[in-house]
Amino acid sequence: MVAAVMAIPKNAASFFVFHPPKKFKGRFHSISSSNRQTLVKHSRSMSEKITNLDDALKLFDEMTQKQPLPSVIKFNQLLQAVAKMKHYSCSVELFKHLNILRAPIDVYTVNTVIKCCCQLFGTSEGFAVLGYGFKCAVVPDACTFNTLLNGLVLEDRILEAESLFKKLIKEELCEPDAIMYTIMIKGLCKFGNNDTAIALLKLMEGRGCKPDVVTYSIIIDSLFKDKMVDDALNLFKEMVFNKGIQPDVVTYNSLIHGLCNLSRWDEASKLLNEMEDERISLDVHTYSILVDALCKEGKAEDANCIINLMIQRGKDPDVVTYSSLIDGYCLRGEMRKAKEVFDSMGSRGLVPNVVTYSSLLNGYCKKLMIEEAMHLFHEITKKGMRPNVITYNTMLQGLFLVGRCKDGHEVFNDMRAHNVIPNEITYTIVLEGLCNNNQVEEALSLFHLMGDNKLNSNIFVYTILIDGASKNGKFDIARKLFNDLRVKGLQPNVWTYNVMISGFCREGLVSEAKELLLKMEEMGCQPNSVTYNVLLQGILKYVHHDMVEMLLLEMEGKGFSLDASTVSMLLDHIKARSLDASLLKLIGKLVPKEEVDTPCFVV
DNA sequence: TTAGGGTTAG
Repeated sequence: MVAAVMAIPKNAASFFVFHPPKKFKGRFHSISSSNRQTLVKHSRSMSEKITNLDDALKLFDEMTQKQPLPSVIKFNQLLQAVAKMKHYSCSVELFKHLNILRAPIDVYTVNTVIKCCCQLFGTSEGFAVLGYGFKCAVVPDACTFNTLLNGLVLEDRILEAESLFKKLIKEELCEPDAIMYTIMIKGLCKFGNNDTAIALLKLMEGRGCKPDVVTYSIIIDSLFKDKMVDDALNLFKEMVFNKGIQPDVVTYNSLIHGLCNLSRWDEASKLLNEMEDERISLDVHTYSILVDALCKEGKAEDANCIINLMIQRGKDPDVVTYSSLIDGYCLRGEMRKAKEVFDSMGSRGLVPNVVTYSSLLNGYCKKLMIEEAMHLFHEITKKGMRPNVITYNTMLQGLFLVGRCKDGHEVFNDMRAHNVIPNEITYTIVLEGLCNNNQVEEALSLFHLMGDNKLNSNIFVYTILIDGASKNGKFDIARKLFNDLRVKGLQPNVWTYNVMISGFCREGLVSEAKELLLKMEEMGCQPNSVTYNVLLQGILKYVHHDMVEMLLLEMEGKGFSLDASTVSMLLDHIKARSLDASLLKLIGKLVPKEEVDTPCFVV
């Protein structure tokens, strides 16, 4: 009956053909007898003892040669050890080999292999393994279904997860437990359905399944990520004070991360103290979160101190920790230090990944060190990694920034040749790059080539083109694009209006610019400081001095401030007596005051 | 004597 529920993919049969991975070749029988004894002796705590793939493969080789074969438990432990090292596909291949040998398998074997398939984003193959299990009389249990459900959620196949979940309950194929509810809650949160997730939390309690710290942490984290901070903190309180569930390091990490993202340093610090009081020690994630927060605030040196501290405390920083630090130094333009950190990773046994490379690449690009950037970019492929869309976007931005449009085109083509799909950011970078390098025609033709897709109805893309056209003396095109928005049903945002107002001013059409300010308010789009600064600069340039005081007063009323170049223009006009010095007092009020609030963690 | 759910970086 259960078999009927599962859709076994058509390629299930071919899935069970054994293809030895390259690593296996010539290694199946190369174990020495002394090694063999050591490995067998320690095989009881296999996942602890086996720390590298070679040992695992050697042991597997040895085990499969025994007569009779070792117990299914021993094989399960080995598969599990390989999976723990994240060599998921290897674990799957070992499973296939076991089946060729007709070695016995049980539900633990099946569950481990399904988990590996799911981790490889191959949940459909996971279902095929389930089907194969049926053939071998292996009856799935709650763990099997939970693993598959989790795989579906991992692949964003939320509707399939939902229907499987409902089917399991309706047809009483498996009693849902707290973990199953938790997986479904995670799926709901992933798709922004926090309310439904909370409803399911209540429902599971009603059905006698007690949510635990994991269930709560998932929702708390999701609320934070959706900026529903008060809800997140309230749920945290409910968990601790009403339900008596103690938060653990993961819960704290989510809270601290969320608060840091919102610059609520005091509260984050308070939580760190709370952890100390509760004797919950910080883990690598916690330190990485702090390192990242400090780096984003420009405090890379403090972040470096945190890393030294964690090392002192016996916690090894990982690739994520160092990538954040590299990013931090890049943000400060301290490329020598960023490169030093990058180079030091090897000595700590860490291999920079594509994110690490992209961070450093971004630093070089922002500093216009384009030769270094290009070199690093090519190194990624040489090291056997594949640049992803973010890597390409970073490189493209760098090339256009220094005006190397031809190289930009090449990288853009290379990207598509390597099947990396450009996203909206890519197109934004390329279009903006072309516009900034006086290639508005090319930008417009690329825009038309893009056809009728999401980009064509993207207000950011339109705004870039409007700005590009207007800055390149093609204001008629800018105007046309702006008018197209209404036809397309696109809502201009404050940036779009600012670009148009700036365009009108550039053309000396100050009254039209002023009219557009009124129009945007009418349309429900509130102007910001930039709007007023742009308009003021236009007015000052074309000597419509009668409007200046009125605009400044409006700005004061709205709590906006003047930017440096507008202030300087105003002062020039006052100096030249084309504006009245009595305005100085008002201008003084509109100069922004520096407000600095930075994190300081005592850990 | 083995299997299932949560947190970090570009």
